[in-house]
Amino acid sequence: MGIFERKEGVTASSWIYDTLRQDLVNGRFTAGEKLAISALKERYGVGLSPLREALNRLAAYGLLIQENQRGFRVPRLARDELDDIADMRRELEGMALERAIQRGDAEWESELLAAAHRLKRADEAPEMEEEWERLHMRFHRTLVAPCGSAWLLRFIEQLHDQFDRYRRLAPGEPEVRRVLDAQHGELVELALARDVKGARTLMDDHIQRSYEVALGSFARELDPADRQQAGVGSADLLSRR
Amino acid sequence: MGIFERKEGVTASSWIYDTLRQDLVNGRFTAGEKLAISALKERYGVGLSPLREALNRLAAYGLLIQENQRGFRVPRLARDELDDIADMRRELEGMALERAIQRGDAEWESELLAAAHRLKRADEAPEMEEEWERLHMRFHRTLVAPCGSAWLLRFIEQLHDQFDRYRRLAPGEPEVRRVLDAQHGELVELALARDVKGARTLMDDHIQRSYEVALGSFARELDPADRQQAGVGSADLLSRR
DNA sequence: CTAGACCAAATAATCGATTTTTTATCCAAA
DNA sequence: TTTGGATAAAAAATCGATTATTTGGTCTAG
Repeated sequence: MGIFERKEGVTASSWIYDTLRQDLVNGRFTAGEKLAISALKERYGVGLSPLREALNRLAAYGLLIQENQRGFRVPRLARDELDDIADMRRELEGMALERAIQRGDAEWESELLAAAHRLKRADEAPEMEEEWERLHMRFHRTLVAPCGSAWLLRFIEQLHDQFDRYRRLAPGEPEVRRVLDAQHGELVELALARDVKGARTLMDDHIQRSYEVALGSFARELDPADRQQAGVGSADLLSRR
Repeated sequence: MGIFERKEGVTASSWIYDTLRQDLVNGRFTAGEKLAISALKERYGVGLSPLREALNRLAAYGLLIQENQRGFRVPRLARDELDDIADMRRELEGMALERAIQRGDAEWESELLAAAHRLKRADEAPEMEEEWERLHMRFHRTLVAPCGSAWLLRFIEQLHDQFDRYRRLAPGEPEVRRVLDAQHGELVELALARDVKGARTLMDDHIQRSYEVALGSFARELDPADRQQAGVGSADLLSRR
């Protein structure tokens, strides 16, 4: 009846970009690994040109490191960098949240409640991990959406992807997780109550706790052989080539 | 006598990326313009593959807009966006400056003095426009360099490029310019005196004045024909296709 | 032995041609 | 005049092959 929705023109390049982005964020590649382009070509069944275009984009975005004449590498995980990322998340998401609370309208309130509700449902269904991740991202996005700055939102998104590289690798901590889940609801309450100060404080705490979970990505068991090497902390294991 | 410095491996892709980036920031393309890829190929004498890779990177960086199946466009200039960019510059550079002042060491003080001095020399030589731009960028980079956050620096750099698209297009205002030049020296003094508060205030003012200059990019003369079209403000002229 | 020079294999980068999709043009019907 | 549709031209995206550079191994001179 209506207009035929044209199937969105997904180019090979944009498809492989999205796919690789997800796989990178979800830790499907080893940190520090050098990407063998021809292997990727096989693995994903795409041509060289679209693949290289996607890799270039990912490098500009910060999910890959590009070195002239020697291809692309997955960035190492380093505690320093995680500290930086978490710190910036606190600063930027805090700023965005304050602004969003000051500027968000009634429509925002509705969407926020909806997003929080969907997320809560997913909290209780531990089998749908991927779905939860989607909804979680979407909740945080909705929370800060009306901050009024496209650039701020862009930076926050980028930091989220970076942060998740660590968080997704860390072992789950059910008790912290329960607290974090509860905080989502509290954030909504404070936002609806237009409690700028309180919301920001809670957001700080929320990110701090997430950060502590993400730190777990460095807590790898060392096998006896590794233990003997003096001075090799667990963090080094992940950041070494 | 020492080791032979290997000439840095500049690929065609990275060369055309740098070149296009500069040309975009310097306003050598019309805002809103659609880039004809084959024309660029001619103009810069590079092949399709490296060119497309560069365009993809620039799009991820925010200096181009990529639309599936219909190539690349130069982003329009819009007053809203300039407001956003300037606002974020104030927030992020302010933050970075505070941290830099708290963390910068003696070596930083020296480099800062040096950078400011070089810039001052260039202030007085109005013929070397390009050189001044380089030194100006470098001064601001040096100022915030020891802030301790690689991500913050990255975002600031990106915002600078965006901001300069507008500023470079705006007509020069010698009187404001004199004030801005003087502020560079004052920023150094406050930084060396470790006056966090004062430095931040001055930085806010510095960016505010630069913003007001950049606003001039919208102050185009309208010719009589255009004037008759009701409701067409000067800003629209730049943001229209 | 070890540092350096040389070569061969592997990999990255680039080119030229082909395929796919969009955009522009023209014509007929309402 | 418009509107819709077919078609030609233009442009974007992709492919397959070629070229350039790096990497890893081997040999030789010191």
